[in-house]
Amino acid sequence: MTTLNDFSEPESCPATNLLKLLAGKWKPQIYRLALEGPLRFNTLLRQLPGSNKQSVAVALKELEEAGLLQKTIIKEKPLHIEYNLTEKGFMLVPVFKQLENFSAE
Amino acid sequence: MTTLNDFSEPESCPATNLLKLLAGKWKPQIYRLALEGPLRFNTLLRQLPGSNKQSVAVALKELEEAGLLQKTIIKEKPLHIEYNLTEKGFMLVPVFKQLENFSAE
DNA sequence: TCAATTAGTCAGAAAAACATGACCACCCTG
DNA sequence: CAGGGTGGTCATGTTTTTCTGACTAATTGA
Repeated sequence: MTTLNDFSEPESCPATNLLKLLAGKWKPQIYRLALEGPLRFNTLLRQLPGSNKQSVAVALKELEEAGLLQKTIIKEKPLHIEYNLTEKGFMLVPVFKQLENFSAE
Repeated sequence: MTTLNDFSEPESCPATNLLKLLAGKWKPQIYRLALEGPLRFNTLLRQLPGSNKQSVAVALKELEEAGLLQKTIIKEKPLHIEYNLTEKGFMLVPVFKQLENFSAE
């Protein structure tokens, strides 16, 4: 079957909601980097050339609020903060694979 | 395997490009309607309450340029234009299914 | 104690996306 | 030939997103 569900009302379309969440300028890259291991704020800034504190901070907060990232305070030598992908975050992997496969033809 | 490919340069990430393409305010709905059959400009406007000519025209043009929609002049009774999903366009179906499945839990 | 690194916040400016209303050209019907 | 329907464009304005630079506050090392 090639049909999708019917979502007449604009806001009841789940695909739209997820697209909104992921469509920020830096969020896909942040997600991708998160797949490789824990993120740290300043490191992330350096890994995203052209980005800025403000935007990255907002992106992290929104990804956290969406339950894709978890913020943890690491009480070690240079006391810092880590952002890790949650279980829900890892569930996005197949979605990304699909996104990649599509445009890669 | 849970790993994704490496896309160090921001612009070489296909997922990002596709997200950009689909993330417009009206594009997901337009895509969804296109799944149900050929689109016509004025009809589409009426089907998308709150939209406007300008935005819909831009969305159609971008989806066409991306190769998801094909514009055809129908030389019949009330000479008009149709937008149809291309083969590439239909290939997006599984992506949308994934997007929906994810946010639906 | 001074300076650097940690992870941010805030106000304001710039840029991008989206909306509004006027206008246009073609076709068709009466 | 007037009026409505076709499918738009264009200039402008508003709204949303993103960026910039200044600032903060706690921790750490010299």
